[in-house]
This record gives sequence, structure tokens and C-alpha cells, in this order.
Amino acid sequence: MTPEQLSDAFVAALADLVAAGEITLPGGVPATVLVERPKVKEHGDYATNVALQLGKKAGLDPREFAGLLADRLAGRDDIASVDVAGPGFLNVRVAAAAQGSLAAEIVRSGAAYGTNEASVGHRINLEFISANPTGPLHLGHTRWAAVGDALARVLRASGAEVSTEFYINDRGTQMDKFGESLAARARGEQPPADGYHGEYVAALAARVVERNPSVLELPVDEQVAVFREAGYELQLAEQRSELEEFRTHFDVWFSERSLHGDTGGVAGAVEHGFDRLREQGHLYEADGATWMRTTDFNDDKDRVLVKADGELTYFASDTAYYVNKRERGFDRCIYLLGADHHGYVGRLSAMAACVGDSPGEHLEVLIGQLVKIVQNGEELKLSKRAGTIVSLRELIDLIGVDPLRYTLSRYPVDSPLTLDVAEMTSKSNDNPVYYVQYAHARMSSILRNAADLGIPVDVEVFDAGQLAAEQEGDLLRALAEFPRVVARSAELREPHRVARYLEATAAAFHQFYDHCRVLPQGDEVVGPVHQARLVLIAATRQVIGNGLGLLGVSAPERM
RNA sequence: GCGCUCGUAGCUCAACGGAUAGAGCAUCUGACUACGGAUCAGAAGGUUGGGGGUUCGAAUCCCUCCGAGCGCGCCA
Repeated sequence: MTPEQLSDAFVAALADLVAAGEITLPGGVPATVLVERPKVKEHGDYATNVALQLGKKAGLDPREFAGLLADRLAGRDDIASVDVAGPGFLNVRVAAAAQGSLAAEIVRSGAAYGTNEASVGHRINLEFISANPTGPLHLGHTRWAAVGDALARVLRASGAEVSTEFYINDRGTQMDKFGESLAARARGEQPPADGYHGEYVAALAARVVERNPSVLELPVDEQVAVFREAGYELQLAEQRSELEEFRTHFDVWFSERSLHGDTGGVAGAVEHGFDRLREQGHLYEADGATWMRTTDFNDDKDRVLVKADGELTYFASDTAYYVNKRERGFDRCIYLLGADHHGYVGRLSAMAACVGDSPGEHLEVLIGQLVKIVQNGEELKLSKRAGTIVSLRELIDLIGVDPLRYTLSRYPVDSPLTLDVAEMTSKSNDNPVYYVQYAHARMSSILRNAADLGIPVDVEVFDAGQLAAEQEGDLLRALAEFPRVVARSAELREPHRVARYLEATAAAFHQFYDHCRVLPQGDEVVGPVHQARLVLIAATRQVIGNGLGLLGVSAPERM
């Protein structure tokens, strides 16, 4: 029995009580009842506070109200007991057979178990990382890569239509500084003070020269353009391949230049955005510049779109990009931004309002706190010689994709984070990723052994009533939670819930394993218990595998 | 100065407004004739930064103070 089915049972009971005239509910019968897993075992398999919530409305003492509900549910054969506890909680114990049948359902569903309908109909544009193509991706970007990609997977599993996008900031003065820095390095000179200084600049410059052997024979001002464009191409290709290696896939790589018609991509996008603002009455001219009146919507100050010298601001591009996203049919545009960009949230929200949208609904900003990484008690910051923050490349080499992705996605993004290299690379239980993966490998091993013994995993001969041990019940309840965990992760934009859930479920498995023998020993004859437990193992392995998949982490057969 | 985010065990972090605030690490004690010990069982560790308020009930919501990080360009 799943929590959803129990919720339906409560709703039906409420409707019955109303129909029988035993209670009155001024607000009507709710569509769902909140059913949760109690932390304490004594409180049953499931609990609900529905009587506490509705008791007052019904004009009844919560305990009395709860008692009426308990009587209604007590007769069902899938429910073993319903007790009223404390101020009016209802504690439910599910019949063993009803609990156990879930294992067979999971095996039948396979990879589809956990998918749900919570976000069906949502067309979501999910933008993250969006780094400048002027250098390597670093630790901060890596956090967004792991979290953003996991979020996309969780949203899709909940039925949403999702496009992941990387906005390439390939326009503006930093690109020229980039070109100047590369050219200077190629000539053996120091880059300009406000240019790019990392060691990678010299390496990149060398690659550009390799591709364009005669570039240094050009006049200096022409060199810059060649270095800028070639460096851009090389650096972007590196970002893309590293992200693919990190299993973070973007559906769309969106060039800022394309908004300006520079590459013919979305010609007139900026002007089109201005038209929208003008229609809505939030565009004005002052001091030779063109402004958006974002203060109409709680921004601190109005924002310039076209500078007095005729140049467009970065914010003008962002506005055009947002309008473009909306016109591509996305009804929710989600931005993952670092804490150092939180000052941008106010103007983004105001901008959405200025073009006629509702911030918080059409435009959603997730702010992530900063990450630090320490090794041997010291912060890994500047790989001094490279002059760059620790890069995605270095992180993958040092830690590995699985531990890196898992570790970064098991924390909520709004918590500042300190990672320890030793912990992430440790192959023991101080490293949650191995704890979870080990459970998967262990179950795979049992299933291999069963196959060797000629014992099939057969959901048809499966007798759910055999799974009556305490650890089996705990494990089954954990498995039943999976779809709602996925749904909630999607709704709250919190993929870390999946990781936490996997850890709890792996623990439930290990405890079950310790207590319940799955395969027959010695001369023992294969019996219903063995067959039932094999189905339970197959179901658990499926759930752990599905969950790891949502985080983009591999589920190994062997370790 | 204004604004945003964050303060939970020694450390790193969890916890739809729910019942006795939970895990891992570190510390201490147990379980190997191993379906994979990368595991399991147990001990110890807390005035959820302080103080008010809201209610049946607050780590969570509101106010205030303290502390930390970040942001406040016709930069990108």
C-alpha cells in the first residue's frame, strides 16, 4: 500500500462521514490527505495530522474527530490497525500483504518506477552555469552542473518538459580583453592588467598560433580579433567536452551574440524586447540613455538598456533572452545563480514584471551559496601557478565523476558548503556515494548468485505475506516513498532530497541484509520466503538504480 | 548605510509547521565458519546564535539583537 492509496482511503472515509451526517466540513472534503512516515516506529507505518487540521473546522475535538476516522478505516483488509495518538494524530499500520505487494509492482514497472505526474504540463527552461567562454570552468560552475543537471532529470521524471540551456556570454568588453590577453601571451608579453592572467591563457594562445601560424605577422589590432575568435572557439569546445564528460548535457547552447543578429540567430531580438517594454510602458529615455523603469516593480533603481554611447548593456541582452525564452513557449524560466549574483535577482524579477509576466511564476531564480574545497585542512583555492580557481578538469581528475556529482548534489544549494577531498575519495562508509553504490553492487551480486542457483525472480509466484520481518517492512516503506520523493524534489527544486532518500533506503537494505537471509543455505530447499525476498531485492535494486540515475551517478554491478 | 543569503552535536550537513531535532566523520564498545565487512549492532555527544511573538505544536512563520558571507556601475 502506497501513501497515495492511504491518502485516497482517508479522503473516502471523510466523504463517507460527511454523507452519513456524522461530521460537517465547511471547506468541503479535501482532494488529498497528507500522509507521512513517522520518525518513531511506535507511531506506526504511516501517520496523518488530518484530524488536527480539520477538527477545528468541523467543530470537534481533534481526538474525537480522529476516532471517527479510525472507525471508518478499521474494517479494511489492507489496514492492520488505526490508532489515535497524542493531540489527535492517526497512526496507521498497513497489513503485511498490502505492504509487500509493492515489491512486485516495482519490478514490473522497472525504470519507470518513481516517475510521477507532479509537474505534468510544465514547460520549463532551466538555465545554469552560463560561464564566459574566456576560461576554464571552476568549482562554482561544477556545483551548478551537478545540481542543475540532477534537477533537470528530476523534473523530467515528474512529467515536466525541460530544456537545459547554457547561455554563452560571448559579447562585450571581456571578449576583447580575452583576445588582447591571448595575443600578448603569444608575443611573449604580459597581458594587460585588467586582462586574463591564468596559466591557461599561455597554453590557449599557443594553440591558437598552432592553428593560425601566420597570425603574429598581422598588425597588432588585427591579431586581437583572430585570437579572440579562435580562443573563444577552443575554450567553448573545452567547456562542452568537459561538461559532457561530467554527464551534464545541455539541450541548447545559446549565444548572446545571436540575440543581436551578429550570427543571424535571433535577429532583432533586442529590438523586439524593447517593443514589448514600450507596449507595457516601462521604457524611457534620459541622459542620452534608454532605461527600463524596473522601480515600478520593487527594484532599487531603474536600469540602463542602451548606454549614452549607443552600446547595449548586458542587462539588455538578458531581457531579450528572457523574452525569447518565453516566446519559445516556456512557461517557467528557472535560473541557477551563484550567491555573488544575488543582487541580480531584484532586477531580473522586475524585468519579468516589466514585460508583463509574473516573477516567481514565469521567472524563478535559485540562489546557490558558495562552495569551498579543502585538502589536508587547507582550502584548495588558487592553483597558484595557473592563477585560476580549481577547475572542473582538475576536480574530475582528482575526485572522479561519480563521487563529485553525488557529493555536490546531496546538499541543498542554499547551504554554504565545504568539501573535503579525502572524504570524497575515500572508499568507505564515510563516503555516502560508495555506501549507496555498494548496496546496488551487493544486490546485483545476490541476483547473480540466484541466477547461478537457477532461482528466478518471479513476480507471479511472489507471496507478499512472506515479507513480515520488521526490516522487510522498513525496506518496503522506504521503497513506497520513492515516487513522492521524486515529485517533491521537482516541486521544491531540491534534487538533494533524492540523495538523502537513497542513503536512507540503502541503510534499510543493509539492515535487512544483515537480518534476513535471501538465498537458501546448503541443502535448504527453495521456499516462498526466498522467492519473496528475491523479488524484494530486485525491487530495491531497481529503486536505488533509478535514484542514482536521477543524480547522474552510475549504479555499478560490481565495485 | 541599504539589501539578499546563512547561523542546528567537536567537524561536514539533514529534518512537508508535527510526536523524543537526525545521519556520517571523529571518540568509545561489540559482531567476521563473508548470499560482497565499502556492512551491521550499541554508547556518548544539543538551551537549533540570544530574546520576544503567532498556535494545539516552531529549527522552520513574524519582530528584534548578535555573528558570518555576498551584493549595491551608463562593468560583463
